[in-house]
Amino acid sequence: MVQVTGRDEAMLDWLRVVRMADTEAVRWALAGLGDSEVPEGPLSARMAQNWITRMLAAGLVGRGRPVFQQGSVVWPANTMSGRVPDLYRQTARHDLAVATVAARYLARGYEWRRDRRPRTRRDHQADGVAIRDGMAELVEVELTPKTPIRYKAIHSNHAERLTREGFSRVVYLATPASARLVVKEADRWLFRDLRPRLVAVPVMDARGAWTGDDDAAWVAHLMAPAPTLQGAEPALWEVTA
DNA sequence: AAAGTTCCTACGGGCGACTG
DNA sequence: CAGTCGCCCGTAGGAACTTT
Repeated sequence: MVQVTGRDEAMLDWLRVVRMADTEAVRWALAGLGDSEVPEGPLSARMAQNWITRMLAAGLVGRGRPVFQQGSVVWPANTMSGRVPDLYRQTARHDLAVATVAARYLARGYEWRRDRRPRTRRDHQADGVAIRDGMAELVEVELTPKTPIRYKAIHSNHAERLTREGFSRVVYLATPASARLVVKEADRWLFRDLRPRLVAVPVMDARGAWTGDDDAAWVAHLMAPAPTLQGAEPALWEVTA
């Protein structure tokens, strides 16, 4: 019989939020959800592998190996809503990238949640919400640049959520090309008081892997003091389920 | 003792280089 | 042209060793 610890539960909660993850993400999540407050790095691949096989034996996760990436993918064996996630869908690569990002936030002492569903036709759902010290930032993972026109709507939605919903910042973890475009369009569409609160950091590659090319910039961003929030409706983001 | 790491072997897919 | 050889990666898992 497999003993399920508190960290295992936290891991499974995280896995339910991100829906699927590769072993790299599992390594970081294990570190982030472990005892040490801010771990220096991920746990070894061996530990991730052990965790996966333990959970597999307990019937708590499923595992598969999509072709597009050389590596295996785990998902919660939840059964409730979804069975096996479609690893061959167009969005699978993006979902795995989000899991990678989420795991790294966990390792920085953040909590990771799904953004609330869009409320209106115009509304935009971010890839995740990272929370620490009572502050929440919207996180977007961008592997392919969108057509420039779309950023007008998305960025103005971000602006609204920064001012009305109490989010401290919007962070894009992106490929270099995507980051450039995001920044360019942010310069166009965000007012100058809001503009510094949107950051795009080029740390991803097109396959969804964390390159860490600008890891230092990301860490610096996380460490930077958050802007003071005025007129924010506190904790609107807390009611996301 | 449990958690974690490092080292080892084996296995398989992708891919470029080479070969008949 | 097809076939295959070696190499690279990343998984799977055993085992020994270190850390907490």
